[in-house]
Amino acid sequence: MHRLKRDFFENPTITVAKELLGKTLVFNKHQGLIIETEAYIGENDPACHAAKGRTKRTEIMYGEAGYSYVYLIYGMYYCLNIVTEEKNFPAAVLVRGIILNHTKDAKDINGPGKLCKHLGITQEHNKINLINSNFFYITAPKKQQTFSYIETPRIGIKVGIDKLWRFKIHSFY
DNA sequence: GAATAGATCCGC
DNA sequence: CGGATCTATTCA
Repeated sequence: MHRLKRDFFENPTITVAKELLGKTLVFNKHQGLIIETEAYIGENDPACHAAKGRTKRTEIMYGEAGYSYVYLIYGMYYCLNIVTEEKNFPAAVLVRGIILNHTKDAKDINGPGKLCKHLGITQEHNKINLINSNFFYITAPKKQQTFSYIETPRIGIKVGIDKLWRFKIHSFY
């Protein structure tokens, strides 16, 4: 296993979203294999939080790649994103689903709200540098399992549904 | 200050 | 399909 570095996240967001599939998310004592992601790209993406420009909330998306972006949605659920691309270009990948593998029985978690709840991710974990943090980062296995994935419109949004920017592992070979 | 919509989930 | 529940943003 080796930790993903800044340059991994500096690539185009769609590339990063696809490449994150099959990687391992590490948070405290939890480890999960990422199986589902979504891309939110720039001010021209109407579904992106940064679509209306730079605000206090979206500022992190304009920052350097490899930082976490955590926000509260619908008053109840946190969503975990990872900032991508170069500085001053607002983009991020939403992590929607993982397979927990820290327990003996692998457990699927589908949905960003449930994911954060299970891992214990909250507002406190916003703007964390995943490149340096010693408890919150992404790793890649030396030999990654091969799999097929599907592309679909993003979930839960009313705009930008013409874009197939959701990526999900379909099956392992 | 008030109104509103929102990258969700669960139960009916 | 609607309710829970709160915050960022917009409008007055």
